[in-house]
Amino acid sequence: MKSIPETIPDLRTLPCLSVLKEDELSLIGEQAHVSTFLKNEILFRETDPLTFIFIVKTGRIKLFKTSHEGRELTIKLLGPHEYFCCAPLYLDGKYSVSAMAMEDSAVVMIPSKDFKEIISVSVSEIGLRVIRGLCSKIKYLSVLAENLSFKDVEQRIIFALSRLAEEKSPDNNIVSLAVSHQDIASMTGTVREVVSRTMMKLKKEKVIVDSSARGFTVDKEKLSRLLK
Amino acid sequence: MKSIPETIPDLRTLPCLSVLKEDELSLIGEQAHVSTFLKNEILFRETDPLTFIFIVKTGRIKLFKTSHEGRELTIKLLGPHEYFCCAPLYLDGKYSVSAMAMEDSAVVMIPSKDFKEIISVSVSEIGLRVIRGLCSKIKYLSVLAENLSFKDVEQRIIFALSRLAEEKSPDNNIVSLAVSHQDIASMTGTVREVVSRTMMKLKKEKVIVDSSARGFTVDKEKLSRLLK
DNA sequence: TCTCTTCAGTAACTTAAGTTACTGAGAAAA
DNA sequence: TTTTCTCAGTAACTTAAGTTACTGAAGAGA
Repeated sequence: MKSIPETIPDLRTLPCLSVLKEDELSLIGEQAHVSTFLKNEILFRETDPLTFIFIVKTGRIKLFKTSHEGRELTIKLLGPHEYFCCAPLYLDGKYSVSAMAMEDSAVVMIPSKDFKEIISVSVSEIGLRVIRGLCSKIKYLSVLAENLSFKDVEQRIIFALSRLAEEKSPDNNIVSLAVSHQDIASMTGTVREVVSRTMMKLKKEKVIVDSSARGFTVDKEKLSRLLK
Repeated sequence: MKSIPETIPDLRTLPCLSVLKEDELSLIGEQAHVSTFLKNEILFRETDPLTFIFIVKTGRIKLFKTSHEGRELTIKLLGPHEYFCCAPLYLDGKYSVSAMAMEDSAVVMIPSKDFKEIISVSVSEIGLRVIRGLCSKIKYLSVLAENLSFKDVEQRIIFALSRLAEEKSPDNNIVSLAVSHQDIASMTGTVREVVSRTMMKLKKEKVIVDSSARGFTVDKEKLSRLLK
């Protein structure tokens, strides 16, 4: 993992940076550096704090999530001139995916604060707000994909109920929801009958306190205890 | 479905529009109108051409995708002051999700070309490029989620192989890929053994022309014929 | 050349979850 | 009030796909 200077031509390959003027570009160029990673080397883990934006120069990088049981879901493969970690920049400051070199690769690394700085000064407030909105949508969708691939139906239902209850009433523990089994099935990617089966189980465990025709009542705390 | 004027206070509730000056805002305000939808009424279908950006005023709107077999995956529920269809604006011009009112709802509808116009003039070229990049990521992730929920492993593998082959070599029909079964498993959210099973089947059907230790060769055209 | 490691192939088995096919309850409509 | 919907509950069954547990082949490294 050695460093070389002269990163400006690589920065130019990014659509969003290509429109910068020469002097603006060299401002980030000075902070950026190229690192090389061997096949199977990890660039970062999903829980690491975000410190760099990456541009693939040569090679291929795999972005993936890891389940509790060690299973893996590849989110995207990146080839030359693709970049990543722009989205977490406007979220919680964690990478939120892991990255591994699929072959020996060279990568331009831009300190995330310099990248963010350039975006901040070049983009108006309204643009930044649109960007933030899109980033949280990206986060939302990658959690959805992760859940669909790693969790079983019961866990997905528990997750969906937790979120619904939290959205409806952040301050109360006992929350009534007016949602049909069919709706929950659609949110969790399953069918009505399986939801019915699972809800019965949760009712026996007193996680669902009460249920009638057009809704039911959950205990948020008990729900979150069941969340793996 | 009746119309009322005076939409400016509703537009203000959107973070990205709230920073606009009074006169800029009234420019879109004049074009926007409020429509009401009854419970279960469809606002639009995923294949419809994008014509409006929506802001929920009251009620709840469900965004969802529909599978070939008629199953449904809810992508997101939207409550008051949430908006949607910003992402397709910078993509293929289709809604890409369907929307249904979950209860009687009032919705502010902004003609998409007016919304896009405002964004275009208020956001610099660099901002727009970042936005376009994020939008295609959103598209990518929603296809991933859709595949995970609707398609069986065989279809997901066929899809992944098609995409890999297309990325590697858009112009040739017969393409060699240097990807392990484990990698494919990770891309499709399954395990190695199941990939092996499926690849054997595809080999018998002459869709996979050749395979050796570190890769295999696919027939793109035959692959896409199998894609449902 | 000879391990050692990694990846593919396969079979037998288990199980989660989808399917089919009902019944019944409660709300809304007539 | 009666009928008609819509939604929930349930049981029996089927099946796709995950698990376990091997064997063998091909490269990589010593």
